[in-house]
Amino acid sequence: MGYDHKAIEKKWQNFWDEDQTFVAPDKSDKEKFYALDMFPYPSGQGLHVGHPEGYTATDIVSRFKRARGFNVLHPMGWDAFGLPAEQYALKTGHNPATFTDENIQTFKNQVKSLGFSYDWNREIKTTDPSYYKWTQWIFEKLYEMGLAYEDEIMVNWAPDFPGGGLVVANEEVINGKTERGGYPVYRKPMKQWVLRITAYADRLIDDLDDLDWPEAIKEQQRHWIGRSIGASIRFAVDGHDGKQIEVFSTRPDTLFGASYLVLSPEHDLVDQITTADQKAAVATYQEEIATKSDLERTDLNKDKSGVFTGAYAKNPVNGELLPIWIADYVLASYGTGAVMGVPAHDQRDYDFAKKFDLRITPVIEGGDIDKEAYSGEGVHINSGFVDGLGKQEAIDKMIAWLEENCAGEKKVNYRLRDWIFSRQRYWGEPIPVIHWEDGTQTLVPEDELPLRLPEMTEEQLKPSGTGESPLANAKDWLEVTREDGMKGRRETNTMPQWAGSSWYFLRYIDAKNGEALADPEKLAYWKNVDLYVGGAEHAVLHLLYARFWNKVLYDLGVVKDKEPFQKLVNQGMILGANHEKMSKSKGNVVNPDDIVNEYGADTLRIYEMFMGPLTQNKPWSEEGVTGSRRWLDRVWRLLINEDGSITDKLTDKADDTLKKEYNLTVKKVTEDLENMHFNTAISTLMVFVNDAYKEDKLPAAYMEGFVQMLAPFAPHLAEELWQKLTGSKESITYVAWPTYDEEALVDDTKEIIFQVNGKVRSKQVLPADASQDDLIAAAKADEKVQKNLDGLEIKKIIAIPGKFVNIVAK
RNA sequence: GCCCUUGUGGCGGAAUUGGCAGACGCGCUGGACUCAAAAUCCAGUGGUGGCAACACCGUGUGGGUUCGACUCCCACCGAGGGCACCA
Repeated sequence: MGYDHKAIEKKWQNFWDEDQTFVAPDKSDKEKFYALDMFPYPSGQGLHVGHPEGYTATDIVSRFKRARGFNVLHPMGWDAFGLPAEQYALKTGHNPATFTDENIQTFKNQVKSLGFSYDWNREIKTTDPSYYKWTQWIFEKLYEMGLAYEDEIMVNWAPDFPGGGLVVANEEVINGKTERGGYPVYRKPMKQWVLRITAYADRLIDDLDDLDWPEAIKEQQRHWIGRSIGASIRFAVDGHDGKQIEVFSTRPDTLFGASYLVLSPEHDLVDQITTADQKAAVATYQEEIATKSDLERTDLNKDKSGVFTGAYAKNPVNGELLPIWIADYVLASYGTGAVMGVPAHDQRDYDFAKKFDLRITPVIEGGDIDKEAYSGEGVHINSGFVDGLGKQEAIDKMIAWLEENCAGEKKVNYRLRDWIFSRQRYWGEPIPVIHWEDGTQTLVPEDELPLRLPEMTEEQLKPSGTGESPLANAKDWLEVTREDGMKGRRETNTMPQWAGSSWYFLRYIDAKNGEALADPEKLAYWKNVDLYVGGAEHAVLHLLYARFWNKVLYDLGVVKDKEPFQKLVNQGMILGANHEKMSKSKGNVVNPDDIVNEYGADTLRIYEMFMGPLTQNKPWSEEGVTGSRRWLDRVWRLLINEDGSITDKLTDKADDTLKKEYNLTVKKVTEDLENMHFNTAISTLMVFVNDAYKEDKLPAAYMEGFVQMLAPFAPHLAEELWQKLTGSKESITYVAWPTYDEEALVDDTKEIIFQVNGKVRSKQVLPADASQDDLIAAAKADEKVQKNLDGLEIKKIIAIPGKFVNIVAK
């Protein structure tokens, strides 16, 4: 009877369910550990081999931590709102809720078949009204704090998006197209709900420093927030009393070198200041720009363009009149939508000035302005009171001057925009706001939450045609009347998918609480997430939004940690056997169900962890899978006879058999687990099994320790072997992790390497405590070393006890 | 263009602080078992030359530091990801 993965995996999955092995108590003297996976969107396609990679990693860590005496919170749930369900519903006439729940069931069965140690009592789904009640509650808090507001703003409008168009956030626009579906995006003013994430910009940047996250992700977030420090400078418009143009500049010290101003074509002042004879040219240019997509304005447009408005502004520092231009290289959405042109020291300004023959005055020494702009360091010239100063001194002095003369001040500017929070969709959390006929608006009272989505017929789900969400079709739900007879209309926009995923990690802490988002005592015990594993594709969107909401909840006193995820690890992608991203069209997709069926969950887990470092992309290999299975078979046969009995090689006698090998294995596997180096941990276990195969007798204690170390990786097999080996009726889960004896690792002798001129020429086994002189003497006496030294004169000898001797000779 | 990551046998990958490059697995080769095959067990396996001892070459390329470099420094090339007229 060989290793029967089907019987064993079923047996232990049932055992864990009935035994409630992985239920995490909310009160415990043990130290807590919170290991979290990014919860999946339960798509109709089911699980992909990429999913179990991260899940296996957190599962291994969770099981390891349990054995090390931690109380481990390891939950799973479903990010279940989202467009595919709504689109599917539209196509088939099915209710998105029913369809979503079916998908969740499929996902759950698949996830369970892999033997992950989740505490299923804490399962959540974002589409559950008892969950989104609290998503709506957080929105109401944001509203009360002035962090949620409605604004007529330039939005990214994707009119071709299936279902009648969609507004998307800046973060969801990639190269002028929607992140999902790739529909073209146009700038259009529309009324939208917006969250004031920019109010948290500084904290979102500064608090990154203390997080144990991959540097690349931190960099991406810093760059996304894009903090730059400079000054606001105000230029009076000549001949227009009181009208000012405000520009932002990181180099206010170059103000003496300004030779023109540029407004973005969409800037409010353009129409007011343009002179009569320039009106036509300006209007033509504006029209031209308005029809251009972002893509055309950036990627495709390498040539500077612009039009003079006919107006002039006064340079506050020297009274010079500077022509005011408009140009598309100045973006309305960044800074104040206006810049001062300092062509001598900014390449973009330089290109513009060259093209339109504008003055180029150097104000910093260095470079050659006949060729290009000079942005290097240098002493200021032609700059009045900052002449002779270096960069920082000049900046400080200029800002002081601007502040004294009311012409500007120090300013911090961000690339980050506020978060557009409304979606013209049915399948999302309703925004709990009522618009009354007198023009006022109120929140849905807290005790009436959750504001549930109405049941919709197939007909109602179709686009409203107005760009509004299909909820506008649900008349009964839409229209409300107050006690005083005032009529109102509910907000028809819903929240984006990011809403539910911005706080789900907190709900796991107290998943069924009807009175609060989570119980304060439980929040205080579990605190933030110790380990968060997921794909790098969430580097800015999800991780930035979740950090923002966590900080808001921190300010409200709900959570005690200012950051939600202490350690973040991005798993790499699992590529197809051809080293390309798995996709249906390439025909290289592997379904985890097939692997579990044929080889077992333990094999899949071992293989995915053995493929290479967790964080790197790795190609799938069918041969690799069979290799992993073969190894598990080999482990089984080491301990179990053909008839299912335990091998009689086992012995309780304590001699030195495998002593050193075992202790080394415990040390290395333990260290590797702490560092999440799963591939090398498995190879260490393989080496131990290879060593064990060479022995006639197997010390029982070592074999038990080995099975314990195998348990996080291949839990079903390990449980079965543990039961056979020890007769225990308990799960191996909470058996204390094996320890090693440092003394067993100490050798009496060491193999010493002898080098001549850095090349290994010989080796000798010497006493471990041999001194430097002993080593040198042994090296000099070595036959091969002597041969290689023949005819040479020894110049220098480097010897490190316990390691090597290098003789340098000429 | 800028930022981040990365480059090691036929393949996936290992190598603690600068100290034996290639652990472990796959594949391949040979042996044992078998009537035979599969499975399993054992052994070998970076390249070139040599019967061999051994020698030389070898971690993307070129240089540098060092007794010694996959590891540190400089320049370049390739791959992956992110951002892109950000004032």
